[in-house]
Amino acid sequence: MKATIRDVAKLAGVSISTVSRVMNSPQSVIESKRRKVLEAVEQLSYQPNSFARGLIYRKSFTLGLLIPDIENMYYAGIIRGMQEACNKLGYSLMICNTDRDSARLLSYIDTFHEKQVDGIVFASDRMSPEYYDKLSAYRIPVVMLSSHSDEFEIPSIEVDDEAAAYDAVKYLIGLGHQKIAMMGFNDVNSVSGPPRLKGYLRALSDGGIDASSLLGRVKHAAHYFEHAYEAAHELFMEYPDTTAVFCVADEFAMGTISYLKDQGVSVPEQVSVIGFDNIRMAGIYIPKLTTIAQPTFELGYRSAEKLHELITTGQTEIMREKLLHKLIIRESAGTVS
Amino acid sequence: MKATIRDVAKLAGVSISTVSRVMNSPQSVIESKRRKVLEAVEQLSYQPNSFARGLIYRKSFTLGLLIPDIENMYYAGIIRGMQEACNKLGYSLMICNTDRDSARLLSYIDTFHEKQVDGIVFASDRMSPEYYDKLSAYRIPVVMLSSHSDEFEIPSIEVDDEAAAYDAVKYLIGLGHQKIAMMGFNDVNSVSGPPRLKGYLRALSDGGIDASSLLGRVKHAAHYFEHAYEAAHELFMEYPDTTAVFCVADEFAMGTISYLKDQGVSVPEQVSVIGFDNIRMAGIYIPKLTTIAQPTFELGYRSAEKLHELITTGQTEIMREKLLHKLIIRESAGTVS
DNA sequence: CTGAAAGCGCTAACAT
DNA sequence: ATGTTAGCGCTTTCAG
Repeated sequence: MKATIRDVAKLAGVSISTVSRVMNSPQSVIESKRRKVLEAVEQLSYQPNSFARGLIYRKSFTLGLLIPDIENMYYAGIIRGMQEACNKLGYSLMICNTDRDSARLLSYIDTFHEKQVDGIVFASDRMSPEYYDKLSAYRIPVVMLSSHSDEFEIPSIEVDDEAAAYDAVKYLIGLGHQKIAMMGFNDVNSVSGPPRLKGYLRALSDGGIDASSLLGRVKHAAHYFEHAYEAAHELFMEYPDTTAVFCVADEFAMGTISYLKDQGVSVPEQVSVIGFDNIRMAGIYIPKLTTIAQPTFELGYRSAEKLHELITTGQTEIMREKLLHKLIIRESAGTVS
Repeated sequence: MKATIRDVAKLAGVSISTVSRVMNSPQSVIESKRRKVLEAVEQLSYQPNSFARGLIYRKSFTLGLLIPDIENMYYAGIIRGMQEACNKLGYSLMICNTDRDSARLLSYIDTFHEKQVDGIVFASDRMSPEYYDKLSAYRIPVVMLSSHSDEFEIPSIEVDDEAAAYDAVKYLIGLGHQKIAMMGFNDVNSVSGPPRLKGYLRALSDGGIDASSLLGRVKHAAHYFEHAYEAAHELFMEYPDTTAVFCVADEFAMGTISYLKDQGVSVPEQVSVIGFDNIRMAGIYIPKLTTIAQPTFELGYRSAEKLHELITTGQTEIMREKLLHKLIIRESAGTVS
């Protein structure tokens, strides 16, 4: 049986209150007794029962993380960063993968409530009223990660998607490209979608390119390689003179490159492709991806810190926080031929 | 404030025991009262406090998962499978990423104990006496995943590494290769390492190849692409006549292919490369990887089921369970030129 | 500085 | 079928 505070008290020859004190404010107990207690603790491998503490403190010292797709490498960095911050702050982490299924997400919120997580970081999904209502009813502090909400007052942390897309496309233009296509998310609920499209368009205009003539080259795909492959097919069937494509995810860039390769067109010699996220695989792919890096580790880390701030103070200093992206130049984009 | 059982009881005009009953054995409460209670539950978004229940049941209905590296895509499938099983069985899941750091792992075991997880699946690492002692002292049920222990009596579930390696190398031999190298894990604690080497060696012998003459071609790398890239460099500097390499991880295969590509040698025309795991990226890489697939989802799923069995019955039917691997033929391996 | 006792929210006897 | 009550293990007044 797990040792309880009574076992320790008995073994140390003190009352349970004394044991409790050495666990929580050691200096309030006289040296001699404290030593005896500590010895007993050691001997019995005693750890306070977290259920009992939870009952009293009404806190679980656990944070919840909701991600849409664990197979997406983007979240690996997020998770590492968040776990690191949790370790530092004394929280445990409970990760739930929703597979972009809203029923599942809702049910995980129930679980989080039942397990009394102290707060939730809600990653990359759109905050629907349905989610929001539940979260509010349960009064669970939330911060949004790589996402934000225009409808609701929720602290968020993300990259500046518009600016990032702008930089990517500007880079392409600087390389001499004009017929620049884009591959965005085929997801009405995408929150990063619209700003990235906006950044693409603005870069085009700023570069003296008639954006409206390129609109047909904006294709969409559903998160995965295969869909990007097909979207690339569609794109190049319709617009074979495209010389560069801006992809809003590294996996889209891979799908596009793979399609091109199958068609015998070489990247970057004939067509340039730029990705987004800088997942670990981006530096491994052939050719290595030129891409916009997101600071995933920091994003995860900061989200936990921010949530902690929200939990402890009831508010956050900065409501909508932005972290810096960065253009990583590798091999998949080159000057126009 | 979160609603308690008393709030519900008051609102429904019954005693708290009645509320407790409708939560736990509804049919033991008369229809009319049950309805009233259910309504109150609904209205107050009542969920029983899991701390209070935990205190009574001495169970958290939470399972812990220890993985060495969340950046390794291999674990994405594992996690999905395990979470799926957890949902089915009524458990929550707490995932901890050790980054292959033993101090961290030890500390996560403490956390798991403190949070009173009902059991732990311990993935891919060697079970050191240090870990084992702690786990035993805490009396936490454990099953090992993609790993096993020869020293300790711990249920495990994994693929047959020896047979899988054998099949991979046999396939290469069938393609006409003779000078077959291997790239294994550079990790003294690797548990899948030795059996895979054994499978490689046995396939060679069975194929009429003098295995001992090939021993110098067995190189090692440390889990990541970059290290495999370097190991490939070493390999081909020493043995330029190598025509095929069996890699014990898809990422090693990618590193090898990348190195080869940088040297201007084409895969599979000049050199064949075969991977292991069949991570999602294997089908996306250029060329697409021929590899040994591990049923990661099932592995994760079964590990949770097995752990559940261990928790509830105190034992498992099969101590060491093996799941089937499968050769996936794609593009990275071809006939010898 | 230390011990006794109340009570966190719930379940499970035990009565009725 | 339902209410009353005694804890589960711990923290925290409150006395002393």
